[in-house]
Amino acid sequence: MIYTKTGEYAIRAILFLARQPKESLIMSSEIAKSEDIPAHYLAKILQRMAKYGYVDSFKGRGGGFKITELAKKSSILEIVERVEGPVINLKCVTGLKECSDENPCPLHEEWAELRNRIYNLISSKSVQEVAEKYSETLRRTS
Amino acid sequence: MIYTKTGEYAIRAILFLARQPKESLIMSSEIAKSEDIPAHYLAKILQRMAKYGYVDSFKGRGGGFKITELAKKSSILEIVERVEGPVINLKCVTGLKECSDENPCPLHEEWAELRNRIYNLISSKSVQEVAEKYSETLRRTS
DNA sequence: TTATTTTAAGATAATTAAGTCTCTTAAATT
DNA sequence: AATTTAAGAGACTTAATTATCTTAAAATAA
Repeated sequence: MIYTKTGEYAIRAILFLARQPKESLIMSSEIAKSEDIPAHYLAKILQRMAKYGYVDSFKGRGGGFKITELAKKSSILEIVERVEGPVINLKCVTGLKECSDENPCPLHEEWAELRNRIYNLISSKSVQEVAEKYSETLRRTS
Repeated sequence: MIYTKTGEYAIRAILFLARQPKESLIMSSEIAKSEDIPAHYLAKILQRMAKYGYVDSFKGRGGGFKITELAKKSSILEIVERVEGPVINLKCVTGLKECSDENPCPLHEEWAELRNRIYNLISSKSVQEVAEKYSETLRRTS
């Protein structure tokens, strides 16, 4: 995985919420169960995502979480970076200290291209697009 | 980075040794200083690499480490996997639980291609090749 | 030869950060 | 008032990383 578990859980949760019928509220525990995520840890992540405006939260009976328009329009990369802190670390594969554009290690160029493509892959589609396509697949195969 | 610090340090150390004049012995502390790696941790990694036959070690005054033929012929991937344990984990970028070849998430195909290219990048060249090209670059730019 | 120094090997402890769980509080519903 | 669900604080666990200290082996000096 390119990001940490925290980021992975955040994405799983947000994609799960994105697949739910509009306006329905889902409890943290329900998401945890469906997506197989430690319940308490997920609660903490959802809490943070609520602060960032990626989910709306409602307390009390019948309460739970739902995805916001902001999150639907955001990319996977944006959400992960917000939740997980700084940035996904994709420095050079040789790890060489001096490796840079002026002083490239032998794998520098090829790696730079791949790194860009990875960034593209997770930043060029919105959460909503990804979720919709995924729902289609699930419908087709089940 | 795709692997952990342990793997990164191992590669940095082995590429450093690969750039030294043939048969010269380099002390652990010297590598640590040059490559800016915590000395004691590096010592432990070198110890492990000695077991795997990637470096030869010599105790006492004038002692140190040198790279073996095995390591020169090995790929970066091989060495990292040996030192770091299991495998570099590059599972799907959506992290979706059910994502598989039969039941692919929307980014599955593209990601699979990138993942393969990453594997290729770090497994198709030998340590020696990488080290030689790097030495050339250093010569040219310094 | 014997003692001393040097360097790696090895065991173990300390540190740090991520991940996980427990418990209390606040808000909404019944 | 009682129940339900999220918010929040805090403690615990685990794994990676880093440091400390002792032992073993080789070289040098006495």
